[in-house]
Order: sequence, then C-alpha cells, then structure tokens
Amino acid sequence: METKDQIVETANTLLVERGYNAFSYKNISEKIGIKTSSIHYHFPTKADLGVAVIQKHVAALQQTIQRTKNEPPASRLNKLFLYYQRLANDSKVCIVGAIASEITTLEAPVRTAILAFSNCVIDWTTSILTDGIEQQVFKKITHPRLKAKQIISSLMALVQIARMENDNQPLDQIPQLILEDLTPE
Amino acid sequence: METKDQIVETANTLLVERGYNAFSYKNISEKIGIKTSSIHYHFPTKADLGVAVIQKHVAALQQTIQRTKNEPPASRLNKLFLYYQRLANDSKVCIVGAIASEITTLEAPVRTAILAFSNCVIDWTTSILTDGIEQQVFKKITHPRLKAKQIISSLMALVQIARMENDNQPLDQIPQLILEDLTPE
DNA sequence: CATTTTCTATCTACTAATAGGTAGGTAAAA
DNA sequence: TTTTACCTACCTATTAGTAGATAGAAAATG
Repeated sequence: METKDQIVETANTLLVERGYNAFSYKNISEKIGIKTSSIHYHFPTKADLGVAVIQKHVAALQQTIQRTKNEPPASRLNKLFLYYQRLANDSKVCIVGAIASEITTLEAPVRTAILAFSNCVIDWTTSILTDGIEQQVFKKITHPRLKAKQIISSLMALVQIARMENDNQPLDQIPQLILEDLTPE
Repeated sequence: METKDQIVETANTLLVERGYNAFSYKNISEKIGIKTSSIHYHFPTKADLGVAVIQKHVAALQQTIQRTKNEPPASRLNKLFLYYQRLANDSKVCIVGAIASEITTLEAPVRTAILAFSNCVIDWTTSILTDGIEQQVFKKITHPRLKAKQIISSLMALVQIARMENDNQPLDQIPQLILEDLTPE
C-alpha cells in the first residue's frame, strides 16, 4: 500500500500547488516513476483521486481536533494559526482555497468532499470560539459561526495572496490581530 | 471593436465561473458564435486574453476609486462591500480568488497583471482605512495595510465559500462585523 | 470619380501535445 | 491458482495555436 499513499501525497502537493484542473495523471506518473495506467488502477477516475486527497485532509484535521480537545481555546486557536502559517512557509495554500475557484468544474463527489472538509474546519473553529466565550477568555460574539467563517476566510485568502506576492511570512502579525479582536473588555 | 469586447466579457464570465485553466477558446467561441481562430486574431495567446480580462477589472476599479474619492471613508468602504455582495449574488467570485490558486501555472504577464490588480484593491482599502483613522471615524490601527489585506481576504474567501455552499447572501452581516471592529471607543 | 491596393475580421483546415480513460498482458506474491 | 500491482499499447476528445483563403471596407492612386 505504499504506492497508493505516494500517489495521494503527490496528487495533494500538485493540487495545492497548481489547482485541480492543472494537475494530471502524467504529472504524478513522472514524479513517482510509474505509468499513468497504474494510477488508474488505484484511482479509476480523477474524481476518486481528488476525493482521496481531500479525505486525507479530513483525517488529519480530525486527529488534530481529537488531540487538542482538552487544551484551552486560545491554544487550540493557535494550532489553527500554525496550520496556515506552515502552508505559507511552504508556498502552499489551503486545499479549500485551491479548489474553491474551480468548484463549478468539479465532479459531484469532489464537491461533496471539499464541502465536508470546509464545514469541518468551520465547525471546529466555531467550537473554539464558543468554548472561549463560555470560559470568558473571548468576548461575547453574536454569531460565532459567522465569526469563525470570517477568521478562516481571512487566513485562507491571506495565504493565497501571500503566495502571489512571494511572501512566506504573511501571518506573522495576523494571529495577534485576530486575538485582539476576540479579547474581552 | 464590438467582438473584441464581447470576447473579453465572455472570457471574464467563464474565468470567474470556472477558473483560468478550465476555460477555453472553444467555450468562448461557442458562446458568441465565432470560430476559435477568430479569437486568436484578437488575442494571439490565452495569456493576452487573460491580461485583457484583468485590465478591464483594473480600469473599472480605478473608475470607482476616482468617482468616490470625495466620499467619507465609511461610504467608500461600503462600496467595497457592495462589490463583493454583488459577486456573491451572481454566484461569482473575485478575480483574484479565481486566479490565485492557479498562480503557479500562469504565464508571467498574467501573474504580473493579477498582482497589480490585487495591489490596487489593497492600496485603495488601505487609503480608506487611513483616511478614516485620520478623520477619527475609525479607531487607530497599528498596521493599516495589514488590516486592509485582512478585510479583503475575508471578503474574497467568504464569497468563494458561499458559492460552494450555494449561499448567495453570505455578506449580509459581515460589513456590520467589520465596521464594529473598526469603530473607535 | 473610378479603380486598384491594402487592411480588417472572419473563415476552413490543420497541427502537435495533452487530457482522462480502457483493454489486455505479465510477473510475482498470497 | 487467484489476486495484486504493475506494464504496453491504444482511444477519443480537447487544448492552444498556426497557415492560408476570402469577402468586404477603407485608403491610396490614376
């Protein structure tokens, strides 16, 4: 099962680097030294591969959610920041951002998968916010889910813009900015 | 010079709907009833067309900037919100967002053009903020340009996520949220 | 003014490259 | 002996882009 993982890993890199419509089985085959037909053996269609890539992100996120569930809200929020900071460092972007602009061209299963992942991120962020409000480390927020979406959105697009600008430390001061906005008083 | 405009207009719609790599000369030719070779006559390469589309956005933005330059900061900010709200209503996205995820696959002139447009938007937003701070309708901000980037980013990605979710009123409460954050006291 | 020439915007017909995907064979492992 | 994981060889559709013809408009010339 090593090749299969390698395919998903390579597909992920290419997808996040170039977008969905600009990566091909040929790209992957050249990178890992395998024929395109062998990739079709593991993932009959490109949609299958796309879904697999997204599901890997879901799995990783769910692990992070589990692993940090007992940490204080501020610390969990920091994990979120760290995720986007690492992306920026590697000149990568969030997979939601990578795929979102091509959504109308995607096969239904891929659309479903990316929507599920996006919801997962937003749900997690929302729960961090509501926990923080409850514990009074964050100020009251009228619509926590909307605020969560706003935070995720800003991180997502900041990373995209940063890559355009060849800036790989775009989020150095952003967490502070967001935290200030969330702090009560 | 009507066909040329029609090509740019159609290309823009397709680009914003499907992304850069998922729209083709054939798509355009079918939509406006012309052969692909005729499009090549007006725009020899796809990069030429891409640049033309982006430059139309730049021109429109510069017009808005000019037209509103004497309005109060809050009103100008509202124009910005309105722009993104209209996009969301039409299930479209900001051209920066549409192109950003494919940036590594783009021809240099297209990259340069989109970066210029992006900077134009950020510059304008920054000047709205600094004017507002000066006139004391907005609270003091340590890094206005960063704040501007954050605002634009959140709008850009909110619109993208909204289209994924088939939500075409995603920005109903966002302007209020941003304004609260900017208001002094 | 009439004619010739050039220019503009389109067309038909083509190319080489690439896309995702399929059919069927094969060697080794289970 | 069946399954797994690869291979070669192919297919059809599409891509961006080119070459060359043509009809009509505009401009230059006698």
